[in-house]
Amino acid sequence: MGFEGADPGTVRPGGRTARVRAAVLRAAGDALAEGGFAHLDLADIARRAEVGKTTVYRRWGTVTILMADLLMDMAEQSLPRTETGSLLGDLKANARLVQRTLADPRQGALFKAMIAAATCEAKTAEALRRFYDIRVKEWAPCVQQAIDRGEVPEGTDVHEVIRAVSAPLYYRLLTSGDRLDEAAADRAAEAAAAAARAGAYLRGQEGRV
Amino acid sequence: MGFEGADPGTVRPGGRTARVRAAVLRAAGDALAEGGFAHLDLADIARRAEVGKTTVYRRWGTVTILMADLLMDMAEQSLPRTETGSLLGDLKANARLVQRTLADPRQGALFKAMIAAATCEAKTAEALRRFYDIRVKEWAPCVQQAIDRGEVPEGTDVHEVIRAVSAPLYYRLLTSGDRLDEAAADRAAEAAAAAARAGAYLRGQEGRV
DNA sequence: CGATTAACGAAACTGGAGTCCCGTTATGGG
DNA sequence: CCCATAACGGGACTCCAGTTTCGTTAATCG
Repeated sequence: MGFEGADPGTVRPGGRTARVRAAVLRAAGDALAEGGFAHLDLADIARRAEVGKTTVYRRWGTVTILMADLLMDMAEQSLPRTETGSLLGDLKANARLVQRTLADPRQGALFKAMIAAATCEAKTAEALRRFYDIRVKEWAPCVQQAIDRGEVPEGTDVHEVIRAVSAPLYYRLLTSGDRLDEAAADRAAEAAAAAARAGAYLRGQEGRV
Repeated sequence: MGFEGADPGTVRPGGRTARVRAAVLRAAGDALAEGGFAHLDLADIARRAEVGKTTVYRRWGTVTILMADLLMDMAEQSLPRTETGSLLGDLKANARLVQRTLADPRQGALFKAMIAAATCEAKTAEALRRFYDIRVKEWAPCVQQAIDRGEVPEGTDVHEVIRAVSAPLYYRLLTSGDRLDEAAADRAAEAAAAAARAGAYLRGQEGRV
């Protein structure tokens, strides 16, 4: 008697199963970028992926679970980080990378949809959190280097500085219709650098008023 | 022969029509706060509002249009702005207000849902944009006063400073599961103030690298 | 206060998203 | 290479969100 609790796709993950997963994730990305997260249904994704809709329902079940899987997949493809030797230079490189990603029609729509989906389902929210944790950890060392150089005060929360670069770009993407241009990216980097130098991201200041 | 193009609710807006609108918007807010924007259907809202579902479908038609209406309604209820005499004090007051709103279970869920809905429908996105434009314009004068006092350089984009206060709070709300506490609010205000003083929000610097 | 008709609401209807059944394909172990 | 069975896929089925129909209630105007 076999172990019936095993999820489909876990016992024979090679060959066809892997091809189906790749095709479905690809199709899901296309559909999300086009129609947004609301008018998304698994039957349509199955059609695009040229896969039986039964398969999609069996392996993923709901739109939000599929999106969590897609997010995991995206998290694995990490982009190389450049080093410029100054905090402002590094933060600008990061800001430009985020800005280019969000300004790209397909990617931008994809990220918007992901954030929307995360507001609806805990599973997806958790996947999104992990995705950004990975990205933030990748870039945090450049702030540590700035601390070592004496550019930024000791005790600065390095992760918070990286998040501060992305925050205004995402805020603009989500709450205004304005285009995300390079000026916005540079401004985000400059603001984060200036605030970090001024000691705005010091840890353990919670009690202070 | 009457004008057939008039939308329902526009010719006789008083009495029952107004009561129905209030009840439906109220119910929509409750439903959003509980279930999030994905598992939302108009039939359920009609039930909560003790109103015929036909009415809801006729007057709003889709979830996103209803949410746009709810957003308009929320935009009208504006909170009074306090003045403390210093840029940091004013920005902290603003940050605390935003933080309290987003940390509140009902309101926080509501805002998340609104942002999610705006990613799916242009109409809702436009309503959301207007909502934040109003809020930002309300608070911008405190930055202008800081410019007049010489705290912040001439030529600073006052709206951008206000947005910079909210951005990290919204970013945290949407991309991490962490609680929004007062420390986060204060840090957002301090960072925005420091960056503004350093001239990070000067207008017309687009060409600069 | 009475007539007009805007707006509401109950009930029947419809289409398609999501489920179930069962036959087919091809993976991975022996 | 072959077998057991994991995983896929077509097609029938179900169920409910959203629509249509038509009768009822009440807002506005004189």
